[in-house]
Amino acid sequence: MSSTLKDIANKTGVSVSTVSRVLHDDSKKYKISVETTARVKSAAKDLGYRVNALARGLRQQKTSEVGIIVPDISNPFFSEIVKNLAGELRKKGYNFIVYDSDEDPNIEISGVKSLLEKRVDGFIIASVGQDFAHIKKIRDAEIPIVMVDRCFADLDVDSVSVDNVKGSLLAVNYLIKEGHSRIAFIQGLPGTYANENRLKGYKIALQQADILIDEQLIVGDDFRTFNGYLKTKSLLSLSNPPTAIFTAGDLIALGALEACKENNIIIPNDLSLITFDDPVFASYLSPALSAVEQPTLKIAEMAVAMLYNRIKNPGDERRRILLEPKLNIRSSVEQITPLINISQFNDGKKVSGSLIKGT
Amino acid sequence: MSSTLKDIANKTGVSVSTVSRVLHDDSKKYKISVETTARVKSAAKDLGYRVNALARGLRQQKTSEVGIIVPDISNPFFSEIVKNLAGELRKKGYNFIVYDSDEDPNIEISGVKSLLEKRVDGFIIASVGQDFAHIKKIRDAEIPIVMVDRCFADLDVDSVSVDNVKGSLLAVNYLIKEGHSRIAFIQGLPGTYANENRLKGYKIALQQADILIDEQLIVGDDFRTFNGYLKTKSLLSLSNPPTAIFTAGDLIALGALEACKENNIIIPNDLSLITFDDPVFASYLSPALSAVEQPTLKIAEMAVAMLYNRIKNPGDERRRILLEPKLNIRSSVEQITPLINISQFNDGKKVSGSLIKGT
DNA sequence: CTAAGTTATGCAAAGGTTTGCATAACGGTC
DNA sequence: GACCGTTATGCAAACCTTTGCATAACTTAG
Repeated sequence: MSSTLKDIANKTGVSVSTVSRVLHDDSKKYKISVETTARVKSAAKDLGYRVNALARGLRQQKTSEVGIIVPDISNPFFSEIVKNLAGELRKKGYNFIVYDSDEDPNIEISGVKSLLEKRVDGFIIASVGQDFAHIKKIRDAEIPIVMVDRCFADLDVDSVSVDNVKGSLLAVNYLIKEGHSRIAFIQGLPGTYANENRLKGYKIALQQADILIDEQLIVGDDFRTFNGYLKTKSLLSLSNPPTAIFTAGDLIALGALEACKENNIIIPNDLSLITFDDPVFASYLSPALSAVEQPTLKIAEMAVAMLYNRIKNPGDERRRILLEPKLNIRSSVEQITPLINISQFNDGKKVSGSLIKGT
Repeated sequence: MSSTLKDIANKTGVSVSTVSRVLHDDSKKYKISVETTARVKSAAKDLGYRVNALARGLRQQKTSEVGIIVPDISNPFFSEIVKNLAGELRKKGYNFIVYDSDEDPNIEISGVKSLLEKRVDGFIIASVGQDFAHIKKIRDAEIPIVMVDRCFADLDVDSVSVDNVKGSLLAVNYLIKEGHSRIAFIQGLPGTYANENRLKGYKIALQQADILIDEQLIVGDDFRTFNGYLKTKSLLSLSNPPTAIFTAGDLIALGALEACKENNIIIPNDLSLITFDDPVFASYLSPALSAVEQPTLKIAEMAVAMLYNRIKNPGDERRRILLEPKLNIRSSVEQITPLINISQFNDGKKVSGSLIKGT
């Protein structure tokens, strides 16, 4: 249906090259007469000409397209990231192709493969899993790539993410300040960059307050709602349940809320809850959920800026950007008077409960 | 970096055709010796061969790609739709390119243009705005297309959406049953298919209950949060404010919640709220939000099935599918005893307030 | 009148893949 | 020895665009 340069050339009696030049608005540059220019343009319109991006990409060896891969586009955090990336890329004149890896490393790998076949000009990836062979391959093939949110400690690639350690510190320190010492952490996918750093922050905060780390209180295995639901249930059934839960992601928090509701646990009265990620609806939840906010717009802006720079200056040094998280205090955490319990000696040095030090 | 068929041909000493056939696993079909097959395969591996999708698409005149356009990917409803579409398309062996039109008809049009240039094999579009010239062009060019959620009454194109009229009836009838008669409707973008039908359902429900339609109570102009916020504020400041609000979309409802909070309006005590769309977090809001649920998975399944059928059987008759909505009653609507007010005669036939009929 | 410059345009290759048609070499049949 | 059927492979066109190089027809300068 769609016509080609050749069709226009035939109709107007000029060569394909001339048509191409006219349609690129290069008439002056190639000194094509105004008359010819007009004839060609009108023929193009009549025939409903539309450039073939495949042929153009093939010839030019570039596509002006960026491949984006995220673990879960229905997760509010990622849908916001994608939205913001989309806006930024549009400004720079790039199109993009989004893949949802569904938190599955294999889908991610096949997404990378497919995007490489499509010859995208660059990648923006929030990687799932712990293996980065496929990412390394992209980098080593000199194809521009920026990792967002989820990157790898052991892989030198441009990246931008929130300071996860600091975010956890913010959340857990706040809980501690409110008197909590039995604080559970429901984590996301173990081994991932985001998760490990959030866990790290959690542990550091406890250690700094001389609170014993109880491995029983560190649970969970992915970033989904059901994980939050299940692990909250089991935390609640502990003989010595936590007084506060810190979740590694917004969906996990939603699952926690569901579990509490089912068990008739009132937040914050019976249990305090705080989460990493601050979805738009956090303040309208029951109760309004305290959360660690990530600067999603800034993450997207930085990611696109870095990618753009990498495309233009392939040789530049690689950078890792950490952005500041922000704690939004709402009403899901209650101040409690800590229980003074003498139980649970550890190695003779530390005791659970923040108020008793050095026994 | 990436090698081509020619590279492999040179390395192995066979022709490009043979290489192509081997890599398509067509060795038997073309009786290529096992030895040659092995040599070619190993060379392909050594050279890190990766097919060039541009060249292939150009040659084959198809791309196995579907273009998706939605108005707002950060809207939970659409992010779920996209997620589900992604899963369905993957099953059928299709890749896809997502565009976010940002509720802007111009961006949508340029998205369509760009996807046409990329030679996608089909479109799935949730269209914004009221103009469908660009959609018609796709259809008339015989490129398979399915509209989802937002389609056009006057345009004959395959489409699948929820029964919007019925959804509104469900919501408003429920409000009426609970004793409400001053029911406001905060609409989305006027003129869009989804909005007009939701509005229609709202009006029908009121008429059936002999409740006067008060145009003052029909407000709003797009599907975003801010619209909900603003219009709720102004509804609340009315001399005769509504006792219940029905919002046309989940983001609008979020805005309404925000406005109520600011004005210290307690839902459902001071005001009842119900919305179209049922996002995952609805039951955890404060209060748990009653909502009309759309079958997002089914919408995605149907859309992909219809698109697939259109690709395989271009001549089939076009179909419009309406799926059943479901009312999820939670706790944002309160039963009230209707005020018996004799005021506000209309044309002598109808009076506001559902309990007084025929004066 | 010749050389050089300008104007307006065309030729053909290149980018990588797919595929209809051809063919060479060989074994077998009549 | 003429003919046919396999087996294994190659040739070359086609998909559409871009672009370096060429060139024909003029004009102007010297």
